[in-house]
Amino acid sequence: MTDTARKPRRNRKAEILDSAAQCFMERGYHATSIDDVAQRLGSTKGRVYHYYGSKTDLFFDVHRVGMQYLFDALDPALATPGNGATVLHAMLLAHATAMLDHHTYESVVAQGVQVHRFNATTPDQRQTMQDLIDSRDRFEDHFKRRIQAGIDDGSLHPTDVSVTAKVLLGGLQWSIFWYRPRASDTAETRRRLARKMVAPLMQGVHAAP
Amino acid sequence: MTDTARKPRRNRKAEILDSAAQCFMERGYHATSIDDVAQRLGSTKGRVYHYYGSKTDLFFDVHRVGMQYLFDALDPALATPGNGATVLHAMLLAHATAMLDHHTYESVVAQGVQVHRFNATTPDQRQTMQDLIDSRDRFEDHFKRRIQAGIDDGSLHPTDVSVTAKVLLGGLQWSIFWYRPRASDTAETRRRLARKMVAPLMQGVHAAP
DNA sequence: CGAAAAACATACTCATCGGTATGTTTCTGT
DNA sequence: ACAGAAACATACCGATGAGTATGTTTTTCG
Repeated sequence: MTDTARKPRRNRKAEILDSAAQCFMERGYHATSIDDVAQRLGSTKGRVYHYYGSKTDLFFDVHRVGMQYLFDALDPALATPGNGATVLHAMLLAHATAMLDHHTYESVVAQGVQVHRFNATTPDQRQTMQDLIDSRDRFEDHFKRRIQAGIDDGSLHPTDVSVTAKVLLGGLQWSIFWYRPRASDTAETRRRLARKMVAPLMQGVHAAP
Repeated sequence: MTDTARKPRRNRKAEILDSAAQCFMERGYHATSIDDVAQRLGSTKGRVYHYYGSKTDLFFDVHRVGMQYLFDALDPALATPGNGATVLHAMLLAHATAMLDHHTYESVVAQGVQVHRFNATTPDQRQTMQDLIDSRDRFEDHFKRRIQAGIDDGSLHPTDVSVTAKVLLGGLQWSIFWYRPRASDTAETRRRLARKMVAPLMQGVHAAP
């Protein structure tokens, strides 16, 4: 009769996290109340505060998991064999796919730590905040390094590395504003869309003369 | 003695608008209080509410002016002579420049009408909201049409027009997250940065074989 | 000048929301 | 079975902030 133990035990925190990510995406951090997050779970405040000490902690955890998704997707691409262009292409494709697959969490990541710049956070939260900022920087650095490597080996056009990295990533990350998953969406359809997104960035729109 | 009339009369609304745009950019719409907007002007609530009926109206007006800046910059580019690629390049450059020049207002535009989706707005505000949404759509349509024209005349690579437009615009608009004007910035330095942003989008990063 | 209107400032109201304190139920280990 | 802890629900507190009502000053105009 272990069947009566309906509720999965360890997933409760993840449920709260998912609910929070959904709410933060739809209404934004400040417009979301803890009651909103609880109500989406068919629950009340008590449950949320049993697992998370504050709204800030909840946001930071969504942000942290969102960044983890991005790194998890990027890591295999970093190990792709080939020249700079080949690796960069794999990285962009992996990133685009991750943005679509986890667009709820990534929407929250985009809101960023900036929403807490003016909050009087605890030292502990300040540390978490700094970790998240560092995490973002390290992510972008992966792209900058690979772009530079591609320019050096002649497989990429010489450009301003920093600006190019921001523009490329921005082009993919902007999808949080227009992509809304449909019921018919599958991992494969998202992957196809990701390829359409990456194509103009790699080859450019301008047809070579 | 018209000199005693120190205060410019018609600029008061614009001052409030500028202050609101700054606050909305820095802290976000919901985290900004009307007192914040007033305090930045060395003033109080009374002044703001004398010119604007509600916080929502204030936000919508910032959004409206922000879109106007974008259209004003885009219009001349639309009239550029040349093939699809030439026109698109001019459009992207104009847009990138406008994003940097008015990055305060455009940051607010990016927050979008979405922040009011859950507000019980008045019919009047609902109309304004719809106008802003339409305005955004028309803006993107300009790019989609020009990209299609470029593909038709062979000057642009064939791609998914809708996705490409969103990716290109996203690459430029993402600058609201990383661009912060320096005291040494001039119209010329911003223009140079805009060119660096547009270059990888037009020619692509991948060096042609 | 003088009266009306515009342009504010000040002082309130009231709803919302983060957080807490305190119950009540459910599980867990012995 | 039963103590204790975990997992919640409920009721409350205090601060914040949008909006308003009512002053007070300044400008405008006849």
